[in-house]
Amino acid sequence: MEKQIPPASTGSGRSAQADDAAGHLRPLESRTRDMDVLDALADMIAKAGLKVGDRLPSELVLAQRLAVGRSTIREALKSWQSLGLVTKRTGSGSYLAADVSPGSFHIPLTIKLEGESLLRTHQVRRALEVAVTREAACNATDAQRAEIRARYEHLMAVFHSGEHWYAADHAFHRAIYDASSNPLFGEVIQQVQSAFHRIYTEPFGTTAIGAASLALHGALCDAICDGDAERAVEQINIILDETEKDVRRILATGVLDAGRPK
Amino acid sequence: MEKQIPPASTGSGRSAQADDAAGHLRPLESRTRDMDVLDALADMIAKAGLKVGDRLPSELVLAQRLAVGRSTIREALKSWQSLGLVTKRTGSGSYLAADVSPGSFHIPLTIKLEGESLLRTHQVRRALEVAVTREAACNATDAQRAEIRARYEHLMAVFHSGEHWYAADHAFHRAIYDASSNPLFGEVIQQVQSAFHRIYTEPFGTTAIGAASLALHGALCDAICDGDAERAVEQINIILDETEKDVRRILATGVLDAGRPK
DNA sequence: TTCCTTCAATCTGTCTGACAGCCTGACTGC
DNA sequence: GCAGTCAGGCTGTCAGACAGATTGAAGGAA
Repeated sequence: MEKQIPPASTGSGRSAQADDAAGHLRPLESRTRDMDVLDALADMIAKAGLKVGDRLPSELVLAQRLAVGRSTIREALKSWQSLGLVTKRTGSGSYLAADVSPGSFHIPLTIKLEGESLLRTHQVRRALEVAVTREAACNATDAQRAEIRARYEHLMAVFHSGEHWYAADHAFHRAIYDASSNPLFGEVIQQVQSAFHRIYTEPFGTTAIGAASLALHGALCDAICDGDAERAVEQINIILDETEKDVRRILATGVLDAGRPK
Repeated sequence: MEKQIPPASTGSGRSAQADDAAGHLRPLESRTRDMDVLDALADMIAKAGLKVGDRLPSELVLAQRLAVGRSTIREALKSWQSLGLVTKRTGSGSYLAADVSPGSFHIPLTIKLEGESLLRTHQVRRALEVAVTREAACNATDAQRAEIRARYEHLMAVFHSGEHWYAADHAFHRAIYDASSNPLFGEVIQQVQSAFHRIYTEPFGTTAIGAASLALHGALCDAICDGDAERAVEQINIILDETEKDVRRILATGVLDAGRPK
C-alpha cells in the first residue's frame, strides 16, 4: 500500500534490486506521546481489570496522573475511538468498547462503496464462513456443540414466535465462530458483516434478507454437531446461496441508498 | 460487539424479544464537529483531486478555512491517521496515505498477539486466498492473465538473480487479487498479511518464510492462466501448506518476539 | 413513602494562545 | 557548482477557559 510496485518489465534489474533492499526497511515510527499514553492506558486497563462497557477515568484525571496535557489524552483516546476500542459520551465519559489487552493490535480495512459492494462483502463472507464452518465441524468440543444446538433451538423458538430473530441468528452464527478455535475468523466476519449493514442500512433479520435461509439452519446445525465437515460446508454454502439471491434481488430493485455511510 | 448476547436458555422469551426489537435500532451518532471536518476534508480531497502521497493543507489553514479550532482539526486528522488514511510528519505536514474517496469507509479489526497468532492469520489468509484464486481462474480477462504471467516471470527472474524477491512475490499475488474482479479480497488479504508481518517482524521473502513454496508458483500461474479453477485451488493450497510448515517451524523454535508490536 | 423536579458537580467538546522542536527551501560563502 | 546556514512554516504539546450534556443527589409534592 505504501510501496510502489516495480514495472513488470524484466529488463531493469537495478530498480528491482533497490526496491528489494528497501523491503528490509520498516518505517521507524517516531515515538509520539500519544502512543505512550495508549500503552499506559492498555496497561492500566489490564491491571485494573476493566471490562467492555466499563468507564475509563476522566480525561482530566488521566492527564494529571500521566502528567500530560488533556489534549494529548484526547488525541490518544481519539485514536482508540476511531478504531472502535472506546466510545465517548459527551458529558459522561469514555467507555471501553472492545477488549483492549496489551499485546493486541489493530488493522483498519478500507472499503469503497460501489454499486456491487453488497455482493463483494458477501463473497468475502462466504469464503470465511466456509472455512470457519469446516473448522468448527472438525474441532468443536462437546460443550461447544451443545452451545451451537442451544442457540439453534433458541433461534427457532424466536422465529416461530414471530418476533424479530436478528439477535438470535447472530448468536447462532457466533457460537459457530467461537467453536472454530480461531477467534480471528469470527472477528473478520463480524466486521465484514457490519460493513454490509452499514452499506445496506436496513437491519439484517427483517424479512428483507435471510428469511428464506432460516429453514436451512437446522441441517447446518446437525452437520456441525455430527462433526461432518463436508456436509456442514455444503449446508453453509446453500444458506449463503439463499442470502446471495436476496442480495441480488435488492441490487436489482435498486434499493441501495446512494448516500454515503456516516 | 456492542450488544450483549442473550443467555442460551430457551426459557425467558422476554429479554430476547427486547434484544430483537433493539436490533432495529442503529446507534445514531451525535454529529460531532470532527465528523463534519472529515466530511469536508473528503470533499476537498475529491474536488482538488489529491492523490496518495499528496500533502494536505496545514492544520492552521484548515482551521481558518473551516472556521474551527486547530484542536478540532487535529482530532479529526488523528482519526484518519489511526485508520491509516493519512500519515503525519512532524514539522512537515499531513500526507494522504490511502484513497479517501467520499463513500469509502473503514472497518477496524482487533488481533490479539498470542503464540498462535501467526497460525491464525495464516488460516484466515488461506480461506481468502482459496476464494480469490478460484475467482481469478474463472473470471480473469486475457489481459489479466498476461499480467499474472508477466509478474510470475519477473518473480522467477528476480529469484534466480539471488536478489530479495519480496516485492516481486507481492506483485505476483497482487496480480491474482486484481484478476478476481473483487478488490475487497485483495484488501482484506493484504491487511491480514500486514498484521502477519507486524507480529513476525522479519520481512517476508527472506529465507525464513516462503522460500520452499516459490518453486510451486509456476503451477499456480499455469492453472490460473488456463482457467482451471480446481487445479489452481489445489496449487494455492499446496503453497499455503508449505508456508504453514514454515510458520510452525518458527513457532517451534520460539523465534516469535515476545515484545508487543509498536 | 414514593415519585417527580431541580440543581450542582462533573465531564466532554471546542476554542484560544503559546512555545519547543522538526523540516524545508532559500540564501550565502567558498 | 556545492555545502553549510538560517529563517519561516509546521506539527506536537501544554495550559486555561467556557458551553453544553450528563448524572446523581437533595428536596418538594402527592
